[in-house]
Amino acid sequence: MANIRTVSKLAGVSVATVSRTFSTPDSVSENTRKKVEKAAEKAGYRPNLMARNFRAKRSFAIMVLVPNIANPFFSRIISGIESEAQSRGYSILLGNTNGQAEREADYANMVHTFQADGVIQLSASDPFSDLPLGKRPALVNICECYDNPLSPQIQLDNSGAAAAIIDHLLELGHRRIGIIKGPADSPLTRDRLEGCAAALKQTGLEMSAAAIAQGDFSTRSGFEAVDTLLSLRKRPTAIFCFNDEMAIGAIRRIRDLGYSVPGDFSVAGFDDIAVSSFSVPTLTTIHQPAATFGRRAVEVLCQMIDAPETVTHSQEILPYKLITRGSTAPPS
Amino acid sequence: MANIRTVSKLAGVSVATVSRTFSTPDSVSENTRKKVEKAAEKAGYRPNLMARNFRAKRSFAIMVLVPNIANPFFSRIISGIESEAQSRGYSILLGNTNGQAEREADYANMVHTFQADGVIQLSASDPFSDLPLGKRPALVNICECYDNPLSPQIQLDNSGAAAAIIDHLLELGHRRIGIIKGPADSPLTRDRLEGCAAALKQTGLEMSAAAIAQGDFSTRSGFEAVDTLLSLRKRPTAIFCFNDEMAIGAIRRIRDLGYSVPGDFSVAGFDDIAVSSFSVPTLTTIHQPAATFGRRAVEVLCQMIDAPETVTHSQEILPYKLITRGSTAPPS
DNA sequence: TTGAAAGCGCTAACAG
DNA sequence: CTGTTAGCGCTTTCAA
Repeated sequence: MANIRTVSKLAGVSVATVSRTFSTPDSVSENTRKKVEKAAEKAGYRPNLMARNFRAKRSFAIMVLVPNIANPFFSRIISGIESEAQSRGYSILLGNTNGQAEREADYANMVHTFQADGVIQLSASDPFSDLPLGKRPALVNICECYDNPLSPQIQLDNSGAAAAIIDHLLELGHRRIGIIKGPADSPLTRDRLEGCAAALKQTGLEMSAAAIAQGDFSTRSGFEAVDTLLSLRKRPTAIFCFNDEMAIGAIRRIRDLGYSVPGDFSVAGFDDIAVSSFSVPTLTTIHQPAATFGRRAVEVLCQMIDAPETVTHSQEILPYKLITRGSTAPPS
Repeated sequence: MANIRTVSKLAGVSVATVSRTFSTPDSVSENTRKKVEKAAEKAGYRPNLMARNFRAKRSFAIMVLVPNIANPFFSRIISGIESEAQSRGYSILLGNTNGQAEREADYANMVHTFQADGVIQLSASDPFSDLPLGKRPALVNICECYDNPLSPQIQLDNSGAAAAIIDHLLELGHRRIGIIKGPADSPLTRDRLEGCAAALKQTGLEMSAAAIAQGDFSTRSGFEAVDTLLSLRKRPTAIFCFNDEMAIGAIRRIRDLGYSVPGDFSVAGFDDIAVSSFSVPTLTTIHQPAATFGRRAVEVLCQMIDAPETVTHSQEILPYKLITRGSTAPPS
């Protein structure tokens, strides 16, 4: 493989000049530059970026930790991350964690071995929680965040968004609302539940007016949770699922049981994944600015990498949008 | 940052011994090893893998080129790639190409700059087509392949799978079948069309019995293509879409027009993405072994990287499975 | 504007 | 089993 020395010999200049020709072309005379470029061309020279990065102690790679890349909401975020990173000269290392702390830690450690310059974490945990404040690598948490963060976080107003869904259902006239929530220990679940409670209270209803079933964000868990909700003596007339996939699972189950949506039960989701505007019925949901999440995460992370001192561990809140579609209607 | 020299001093041994302790622990006496490990621990030493890889001229990274990471079929494949790569000590670099040849080339070139050891390409193009046979980096094409490949390919029996769908529709009694195909220039589209033609012929029907509309694998394109098919004087009674997302778009449009699926029109898809078993109606489709695609791609690629001479540019065909669900039924 | 030379952190002969 | 040393390909002083 042609290296900088091959080129320097071919061009009759020093290796330093070859290096300059590619990194700071202006510091080289037009004449020499041409000579070097020609030689490089002839030799089929490609700079060894591993060597360059090694020397610069920078990998120009960003590690992205995602619980489940097959989740369409996450993959939209990753699209946003990828495109912003690419335009800044960073490459994306993908780490599918399946929510396992061990894999998370393994991947996050790639920062310590200089394989990545920073980490974007898509779930609510801090892989560097054991490190003292001054020694924490660049990290940004997005989407699912947690209390007392030591790194910047970018998230939705989950409480407000959940309240918006509940308000919508209340306005339609629903008074018994079922909820299929996410993992119980997640701050995201907690925030959305808070929003639900607040919205109910404002209409003079107690949270106990809501029947809550457990889900895990998988379509199947939405499917199964419906049985729990429909077996209550006071059946809900509307069901709010904490993501669209569970909503799709719920709708499937409701239909399998011989009921219709929204005729017999209204169903609302969260995220506004692509299929939600085409599903049968189309899904009332909360739109999250997925690409923006990704883009901002990269912006903030790059700032942490380039100028750590300028970064405060900020909390950013991105706006949601209530999208009302065919899956919600007044109770029959 | 602690390096190998810091540790060597702290432990009172040479740098070589420290290196050995971590790369070939057996070649070091138990005693020294303990000493070194303690020193490393104390110094907070982490081997600089950038330096190690640089020296080994290997990045232990695999570049994955994907047209659109938001496509759920692709993200399932990537899951498979990721998990196999991880277990082999490789990391995954993600390149979203949007089908643009330029981005494809940019990302693929990271092999030349030593940022990746090989490329897995999820669409039908060869980013190294301009390179002479001996100089081609490790590359594996999966899912969408092409003729006269210079690198290994792993794909489905697209022709057979398409034929299986057509057979299924014919058996149900459909005689006028509409097709929403993929991009016209894609070998994948061509292969599936061939399968359709073969299946029709076997029942004594000409391919002209099939009305073909253009799609691009997006849900919206399936939605729009329905108008083309339903405006024909001889309307099809069944529609075969070349992926599930177009099928979902098609079903949406058919219902918007006041018809039912499968009552008025049967619809079949391709891929068996997660939502297809929950959609309304559930989708008849072809199951592709997505995770296996990913796993095999990594296996073959690693073989190319480790022992290029043992690899023939093989063509592997993975098995499909016809999944009949609620979206297809006899014509009314 | 250019060249000589040191060195990033690591591994691998080679010698002992 | 352990140490010395050269060198991977590149950038960057420092001098000329």
